[in-house]
Amino acid sequence: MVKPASKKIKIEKIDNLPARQVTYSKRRRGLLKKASELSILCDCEFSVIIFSATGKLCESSSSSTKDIIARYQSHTDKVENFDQSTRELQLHCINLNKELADKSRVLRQINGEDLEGLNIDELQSLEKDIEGSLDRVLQTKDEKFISEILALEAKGAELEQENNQLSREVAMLSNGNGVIFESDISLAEGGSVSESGTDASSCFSTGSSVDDDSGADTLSLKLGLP
Amino acid sequence: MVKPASKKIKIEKIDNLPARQVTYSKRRRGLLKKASELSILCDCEFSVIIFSATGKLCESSSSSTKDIIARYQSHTDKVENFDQSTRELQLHCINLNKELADKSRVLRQINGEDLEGLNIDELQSLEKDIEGSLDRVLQTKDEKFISEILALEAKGAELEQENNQLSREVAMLSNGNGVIFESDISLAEGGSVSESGTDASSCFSTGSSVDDDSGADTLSLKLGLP
DNA sequence: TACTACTTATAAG
DNA sequence: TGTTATAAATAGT
Repeated sequence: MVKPASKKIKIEKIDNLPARQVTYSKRRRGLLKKASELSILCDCEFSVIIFSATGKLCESSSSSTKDIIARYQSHTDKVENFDQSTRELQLHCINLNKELADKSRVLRQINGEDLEGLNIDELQSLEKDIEGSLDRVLQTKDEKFISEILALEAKGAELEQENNQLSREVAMLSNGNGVIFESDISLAEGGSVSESGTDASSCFSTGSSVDDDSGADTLSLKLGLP
Repeated sequence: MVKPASKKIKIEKIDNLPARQVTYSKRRRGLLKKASELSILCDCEFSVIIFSATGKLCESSSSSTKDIIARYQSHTDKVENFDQSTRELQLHCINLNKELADKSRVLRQINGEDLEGLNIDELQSLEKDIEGSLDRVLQTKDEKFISEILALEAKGAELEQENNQLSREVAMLSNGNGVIFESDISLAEGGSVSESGTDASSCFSTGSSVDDDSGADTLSLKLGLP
């Protein structure tokens, strides 16, 4: 009696679901048996992890899967380094926190909080520090003012010179022609306003100072001086 | 011709080393092949990890061994929580760094660095802040001075009273006996020095102010005033 | 699950 | 490494 039993199959996904499930069960068992035999015969360790198509986990190991994985990771990954980097990260965080607490305290004290806890010596030291800070700020501010004033003076002198030149031209032209009087004025005054802008911090790039200070008095009024 | 080929073997460690190595190589290949076939036929994922007796690693997986391990661990361990906490730690660190950078910048500016980058408006605002800080520090310091002075005045008044009392007693006793003159003086002057200590911040606990200010002038010399 | 004809794996040389 | 007789695995029922 000829039974049409086993035939060679192609290694490709089995479409028939029940057949696939049967094959999965049979071959999985065979695989685990082979793995076990290998480990006994050849004195080696193994771990087999399988996830079925439905996501079900099947594992088999010569000892403990976790141990095998740990050993595997120590051979490949920088997992231990990862652990270490986490530890370093924690330390870094701790240091950052310390630093931050320190600076926050200083800032609070500068801001007038937490002053009660300081003794007179500490208060005097703090006072000295703050006075120094104030001095530096005032100095920087003064420098800014001066440089701005110088720039404005220079600009003023330049404009004045331009004015003089234009006036001369106007005078000369007035002798020949009749009326170009209005356009002359608008050029001399409107030009300086539109170029300087409204922001006091934007200094002029055109330099070269002039020792005429009548113009400087007028120009300094544009700044928000106290 | 009968070739004495394959025979059934017992599944136990192969003693003969070369034979064991050959078997290890052959069976290992067979095992991986079976695993691969299983994953294709049944649409599943697998990972096989083997450590030979000599510690050599051999791995084979349907996709990535690391991924399979991660998936395995997500089925068992709380490793993902660990990962998440690390991520949170990193975010925390980033936030701390931002905060720190911010406060460091403010402190640098208060300390007179980085001032060049500020415009006049910002400098004036900073100046105002620092003046406020200075005011608060000065006020706190003054309060400390005043409370210390009041405490010292009270102590002085107390001692003076004590002195008067003792003087009277001395006078009375002098009438009866002869000489207790020296011990009287040492009590009146030395007593206040030994009790106040050297630290200016240690205020007296004995309060109750007195309106005699000639003593205050003398006592304030003990503080480290500029 | 059990059977069995066939394929595949492999022990020994 | 390749060969081969045999053991083991397994596809289909």
